[in-house]
Amino acid sequence: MLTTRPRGTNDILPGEVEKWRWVEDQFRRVCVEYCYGEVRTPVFEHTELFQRGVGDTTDIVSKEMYTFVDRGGRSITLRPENTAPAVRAYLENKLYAGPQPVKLFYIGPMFRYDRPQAGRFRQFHQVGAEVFGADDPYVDAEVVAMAMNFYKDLGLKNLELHINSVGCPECRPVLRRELKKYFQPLTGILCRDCQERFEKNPLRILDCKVERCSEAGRNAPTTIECLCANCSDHFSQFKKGLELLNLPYIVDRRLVRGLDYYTHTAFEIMVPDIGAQSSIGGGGRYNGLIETCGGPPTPGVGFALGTERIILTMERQEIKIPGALPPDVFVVTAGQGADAEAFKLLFSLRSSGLSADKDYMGRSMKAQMKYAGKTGVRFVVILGEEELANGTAQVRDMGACIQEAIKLDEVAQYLTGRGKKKSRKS
RNA sequence: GUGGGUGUAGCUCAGUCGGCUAGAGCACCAGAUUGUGGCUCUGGGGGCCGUGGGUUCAAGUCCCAUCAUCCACCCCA
Repeated sequence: MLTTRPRGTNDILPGEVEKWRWVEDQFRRVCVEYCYGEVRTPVFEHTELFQRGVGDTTDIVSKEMYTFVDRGGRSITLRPENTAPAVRAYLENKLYAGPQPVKLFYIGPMFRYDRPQAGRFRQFHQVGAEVFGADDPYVDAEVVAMAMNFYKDLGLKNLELHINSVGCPECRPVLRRELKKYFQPLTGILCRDCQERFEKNPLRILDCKVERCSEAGRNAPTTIECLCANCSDHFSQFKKGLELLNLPYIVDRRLVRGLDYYTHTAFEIMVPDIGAQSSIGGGGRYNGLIETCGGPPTPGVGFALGTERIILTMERQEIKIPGALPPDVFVVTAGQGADAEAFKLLFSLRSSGLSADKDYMGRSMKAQMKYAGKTGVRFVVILGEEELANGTAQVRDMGACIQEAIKLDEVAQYLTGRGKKKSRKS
């Protein structure tokens, strides 16, 4: 073999791809139900969009981006997420001039240069949604509800909805000050990463999984305690929205999302069945992002869900996904003389809307039958010299093991009539 | 970026203390009195034993490196 697929990428083959289509179709259906419009942005963007939008200090930008210089000398980056591109598209196409809010959804591949692991890839896929222009906490609740209903429609179980509020530019400095005050005497205990976090972003210490750090942070001031009146109000309205929709949630003060642009609401959906990468979706509010990207001050909320992790969860939870349909007809020839007629018949069956195939390997009739059996095809049409002579074909029902002679020019009609009770196999 | 596990046929794996032409099951292809699938039987194709070095009379087996892959840290979906 010349080469293999690049590390952390996957081929999605027939048999597997049906699951993907199923999941994505379900997502589209839910989005349409919620009146979101699909947007398709380029898979690559100018690097500065992510540097400024997502934030220079984040892990994604500082060490996980696929960045290259194109032939025109521009710095290009394969998108590591789709929120910043959606914002760019909103501004570039002046969607702010139309009716507000603007509700968008997207489906597609993302790229991050990470070390692959269970549920983590370098090219991975997300479905996501964004709302631009509305600050109403009920929109935060709507967005969460949309994700949760999508999961529910797929049949996922054991989901935990974690929520938090990370504050706004007004109250974040207060929290920062409080956290520094709290952790100051404890810096000796903290892990090396957290020593650094203490200086740069003490909020992230709460997120650390090293035991002595989480131990040290046990009585730390929470984001929620330091919220300004406005943020605090927004958060309780958000929770009320979830309660109105009967969505159970866990307030998780340790939930601090890694991207710089979040304000107010942050949420994450966890599932225990898929290994260490247990988050199958997350999102939040980003009221500063659109302005950062050069637009008018505009609030925004959204989420992204990982398609691979959703499918992995469905497999672990043994949720059945409709598979591919077996073909309707296979044309079998008996003897060399019938091949030309079989070829013509095949195409007339196809133009009648039947999924049909024939042998192209020059195989014996027995081998053709064997092959047809393996494909799970419902009907076999047999064409031999004898049939050619009297203008008929043998039509065999593979499930019932019965066959009868049908006039050659009536085969398509006969089969389309019988094909109606076709059912999906799962 | 860091740590650990694993690389033998298309797939799942055996292969002893280093010792003959490297095996099984499944899959694939072909046959079983010449026009009919599933079951059964018979046969066949297919292996640079991940790659490169080293030790040895001799390496799939031991050592080193490298690559890939899996899992975890980190981070996130």
